[in-house]
Amino acid sequence: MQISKAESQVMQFLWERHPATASDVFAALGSVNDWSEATVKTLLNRLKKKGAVATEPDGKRFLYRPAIERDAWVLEESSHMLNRLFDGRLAPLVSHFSNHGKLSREDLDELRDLIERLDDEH
Amino acid sequence: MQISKAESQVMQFLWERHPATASDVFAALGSVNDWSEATVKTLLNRLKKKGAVATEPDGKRFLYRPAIERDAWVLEESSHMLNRLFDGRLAPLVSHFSNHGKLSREDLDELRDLIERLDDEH
DNA sequence: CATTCACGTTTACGCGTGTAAACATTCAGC
DNA sequence: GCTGAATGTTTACACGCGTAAACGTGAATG
Repeated sequence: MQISKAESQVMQFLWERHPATASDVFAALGSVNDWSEATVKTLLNRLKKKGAVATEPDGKRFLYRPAIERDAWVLEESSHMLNRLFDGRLAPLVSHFSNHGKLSREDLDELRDLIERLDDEH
Repeated sequence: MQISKAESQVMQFLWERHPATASDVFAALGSVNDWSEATVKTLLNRLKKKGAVATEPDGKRFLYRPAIERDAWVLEESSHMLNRLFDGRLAPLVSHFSNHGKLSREDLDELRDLIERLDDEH
């Protein structure tokens, strides 16, 4: 499933808050992205054509809701990046961030806890 | 610096092996990607225009070399992804992979070692 | 010298995307 | 029933990208 940058913002919104009308989407994203209503309509339509959102009539308008799982999309996107940049491995990514001072104490703590927990689950 | 997918393959090659001629690039990537020589020339030119590669005349042809750091590019790309998908935090990403069974024993070991090492450097 | 070869430069073209206007339809209120 | 507001549908257009052919030019070679 190919979802563009602008489209993905619409999806992000729908994943958090669905069903939603086109106006809802515009209300939430229009000012942030400086989109006109027309732009939002186009994005919703393209997503519909791609099968990424489903619509359900509600009186004279539509209710939109995601038709694909956020998790699946996130996994696909992040896997691509990981493969492309880090040979598909996580440790080099973490290491990279650390090397560039992008790993805060907090991140480190979080990661340590997580790893421990995962270790315990054997 | 905006580097497209096809262009990034050229960059990856140049980062590993520079300086290189257009023929070198074609020899290395042409068959893999099913690119014609013309395509390689276009990509190199666009990268040149973007300032991502530098050229140096060598007799009648050019030698190409990266003009940006691979590390910087990787950091930029991965940061974008992390921001977009995981609120900029690493732990959720690792957790996500784990939840989807994409975290091997090996990954886990690597990560644990890495975290320990980083912890020590406090 | 004239031709060809190797290489860089220019031009091309279809497709996805960002962005949006124009058009169509339908419901609601006068 | 007609008019206007709301909403979906169609059309538009410029730009980046994947892909590549055409063109220009200088060097090599017969």
